[in-house]
Amino acid sequence: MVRRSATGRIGIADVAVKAGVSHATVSRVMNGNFTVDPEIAARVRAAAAELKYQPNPVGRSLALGKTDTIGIVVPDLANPTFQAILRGLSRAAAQDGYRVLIADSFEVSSEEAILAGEARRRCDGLVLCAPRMSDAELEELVPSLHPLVLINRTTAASGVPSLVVDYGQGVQDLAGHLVELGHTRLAFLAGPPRSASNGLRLQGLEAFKAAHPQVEVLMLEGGSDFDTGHGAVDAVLDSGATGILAFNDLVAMGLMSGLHERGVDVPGDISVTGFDDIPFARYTTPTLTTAAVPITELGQHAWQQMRALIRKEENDAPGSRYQPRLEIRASSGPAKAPRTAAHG
Amino acid sequence: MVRRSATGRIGIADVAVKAGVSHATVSRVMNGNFTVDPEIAARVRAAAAELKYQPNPVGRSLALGKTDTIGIVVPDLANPTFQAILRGLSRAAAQDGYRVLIADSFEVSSEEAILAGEARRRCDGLVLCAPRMSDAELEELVPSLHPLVLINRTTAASGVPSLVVDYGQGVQDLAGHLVELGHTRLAFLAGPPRSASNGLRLQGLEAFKAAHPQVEVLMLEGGSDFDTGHGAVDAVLDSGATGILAFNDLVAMGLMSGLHERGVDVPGDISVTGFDDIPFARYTTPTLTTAAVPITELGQHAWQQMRALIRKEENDAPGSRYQPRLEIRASSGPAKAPRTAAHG
DNA sequence: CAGTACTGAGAAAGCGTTTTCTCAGAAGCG
DNA sequence: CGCTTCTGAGAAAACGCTTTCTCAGTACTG
Repeated sequence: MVRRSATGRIGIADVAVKAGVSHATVSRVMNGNFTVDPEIAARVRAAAAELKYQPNPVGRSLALGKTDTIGIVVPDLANPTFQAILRGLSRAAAQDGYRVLIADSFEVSSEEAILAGEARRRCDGLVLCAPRMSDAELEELVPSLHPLVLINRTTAASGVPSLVVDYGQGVQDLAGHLVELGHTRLAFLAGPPRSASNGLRLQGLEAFKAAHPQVEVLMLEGGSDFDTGHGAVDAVLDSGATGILAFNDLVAMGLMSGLHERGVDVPGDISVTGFDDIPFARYTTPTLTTAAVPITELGQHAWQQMRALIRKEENDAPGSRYQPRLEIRASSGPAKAPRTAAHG
Repeated sequence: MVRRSATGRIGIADVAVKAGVSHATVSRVMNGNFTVDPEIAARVRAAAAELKYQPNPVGRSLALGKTDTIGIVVPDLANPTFQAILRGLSRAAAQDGYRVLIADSFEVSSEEAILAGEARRRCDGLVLCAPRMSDAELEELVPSLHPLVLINRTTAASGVPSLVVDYGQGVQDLAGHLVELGHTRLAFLAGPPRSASNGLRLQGLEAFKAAHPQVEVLMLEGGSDFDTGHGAVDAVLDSGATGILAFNDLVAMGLMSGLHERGVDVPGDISVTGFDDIPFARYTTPTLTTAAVPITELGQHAWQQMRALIRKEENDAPGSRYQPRLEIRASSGPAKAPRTAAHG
């Protein structure tokens, strides 16, 4: 006979009654505690199986003080980069029996602190992914979030691993590649102003300009999605630049699409580069020259750092820096004679 | 002075002590119960604020019997379709104060039941997205998962809303479009064998063949990602078909990329169609003719159904059927004179 | 054979909340 | 002024589990 507790689900008490033992013994058996007589253990297991008993995770969590869940806060779940991080994280965590709770801030930086706090309280740890909040806010928030792993952001607080991609180096590699192809007038289609990774790219470009005084590098406003790139066609053509560094692959794809509509040849007339090397970058026409970021791997590493934190292990490498790899494809080519500023 | 309980976090007891009242009163105040003297309530609130007290969600969950979390099981988090569903679901749920726990089965259908059960126990409800398991398994599992919302799968069990996209109709629309353009030899690049949505497409094609006896429709084996499409170039060329119905947009993109490498013109030589209308479909070269599925909306509806289930509301429309919308772009065009089977 | 050391299982105390139960004290009524 | 009826807050139970504490009963040891 199947008894049902108040919540309508089968609880440890039901199994205990059926097996004729105490809850404590059922718990011991379920947790592989070997101080139970094998015969009784078998009886308990049989009862549990017959009732299809599964321990209630909430009760367990309360008793054990852990939820076997980690949270991740991302600025925009529509962004392939964050999707890839989520995927890598989720996969790695799953292998250790952990689940992932997601929180999307929809690029509303004022929501981030609240979301992060809520998610953290429900979980054993939190991955904060490219937060858009200010440094000051971040520093204030960080202590309450431990165990915490930061992605593409750093903090002065100790014990917080930080995984950052060296966007500055990547953008310099891309710019260098274009210059080698003979381009002397470049334009950078910038990303979201609050994005720290955009800041890193800008720093990289400053360094690049200092090292290559003969090269012009123009700055154009932008964003992080297709439409940004597509909408920037006029600005790009007006700039007279022959080499365009798009904030990321999405922007580059939008731009290439817009250029195609205008009959501008890529890379014949203008070379375009992206950033990230999302899977689609191999399948655009022309295929996209970009800086490959080992992003799924980054998600996996985020979990490894998190696991070390949760287990309170010594962590030899608290955080790491990822070097993008230049991925030269067909969207970049030799520069034509310098263009003069004109409409296409 | 900040006291810390065993777990190191501030609990309701700390607030109670500081405010000089009982836990019960603190709880009442925190939950907006108005049977508390305003003056005492103010004192409690002040104490809570000063200690930065935030109720422990696990304790709350146990007492209230709800977690304010729903789970979603997807076959592959790398698939843009499932990402979009997740996004729509997460966004809609967040607006009602619910969070989403994700579980990725990595297309391992034997894992699905376990993942689903685990996720369900941790959450107030579960969204099962395009499960790959057999009908028999599904029917057996469903009762233990309630409240449950199914996506792209149906069940005989009652009380389980099911949101399905009419892939059969969509693929017929696409085929019809190609035939109107003069194509008489079509090929379908199939998806994963266990995918129910692939089955629906096949059914649709059978219906189409019956209605258009003069049109040849060949079946080619495939999958669901870029590489499938890219790897199918030979088979496609060998088939002699001039109109290719790819399983989805990803496959179509892979195929177009491969055709481009072979110097085959799309749509001049061969027309290609996708399915789903993922955001990238507007930005391929040529832009991709496809059947648009309102997928983010579907995720939102999934939440609405789930909410109704959780609140035990009357549900007028338990589940719904989504009609894809033909999205004609540049990858489909008039047929050339019928090709003979030959290598490109 | 008395005394000590184990073994194994039940009783009970948490874990952090919410909520029912209970009961002082105040207010209202005749 | 004595009685009942409220009001509001504390005590305690409940949620479902783990784990410590406790203590029979058995198995050793000298």
